[in-house]
Amino acid sequence: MTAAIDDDLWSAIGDPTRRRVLDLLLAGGPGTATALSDELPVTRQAVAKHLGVLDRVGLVHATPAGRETHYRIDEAQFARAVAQLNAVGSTWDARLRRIKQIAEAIKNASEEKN
Amino acid sequence: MTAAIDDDLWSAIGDPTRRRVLDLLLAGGPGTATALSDELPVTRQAVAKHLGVLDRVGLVHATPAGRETHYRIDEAQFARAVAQLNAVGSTWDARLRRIKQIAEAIKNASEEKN
DNA sequence: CATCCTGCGCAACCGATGGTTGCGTATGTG
DNA sequence: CACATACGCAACCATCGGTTGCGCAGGATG
Repeated sequence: MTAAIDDDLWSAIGDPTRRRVLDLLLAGGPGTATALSDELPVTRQAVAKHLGVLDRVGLVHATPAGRETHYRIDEAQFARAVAQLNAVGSTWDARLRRIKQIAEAIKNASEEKN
Repeated sequence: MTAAIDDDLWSAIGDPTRRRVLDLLLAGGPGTATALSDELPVTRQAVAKHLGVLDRVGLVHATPAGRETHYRIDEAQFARAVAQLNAVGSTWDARLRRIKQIAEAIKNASEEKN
């Protein structure tokens, strides 16, 4: 089984800037688009686009408040994303271990032949 | 701490096709570029480019053999990537739990006020 | 040896995307 | 009212994943 993960979710958290946006939201609670851009090396516009993407996959939720727009993490969806991350991680972990075992076996066999 | 992960490594495994290439290499041992493209919905050229990227970050190693070029996984580097994956996963896991705790606390406090 | 086939690399091109700048607009604040 | 600020929209650019179309080198086969 090829670990049928949700490519949309994955690619949402695949972008480094987006990961940092999520980090900031996780660390400092909800924030406006411009506030977040202050702490990032990119423009407000870029952050806004990223928030749009994150909103579209449901990782984040927008709340208009006067002339500002607050964003907060959707914990449930975020938990799902983290779960997929961990799933891939452990799958690859397992395969790595198996490969190492096989490599060992081959090595031993060839040493016996010598 | 913003989980200073290696963006190059991450974005290398961030691409879905690249993840599948790695999956194939993990499952079937080393393979040529064209053989891999047979099992993927993309062209040999695309696979070749991906293998180039993976090679550049050291996740994969090329071995010319006659008119073919075999690619095999670099287990050490791959292990590092997996480790980073898991690290981010558990970091986010921890933050999620903390946020949920805080949310609970706030909820309780507001209920006391009512 | 001549020929053919196959696996690869290089180059041009295309669409999506992360990023920028610039502008218009709406909401607060002196 | 006038000014500042937070936002959205649009145009534009570079990069990247992907394709097609070559040309070339390395083996098989007559």
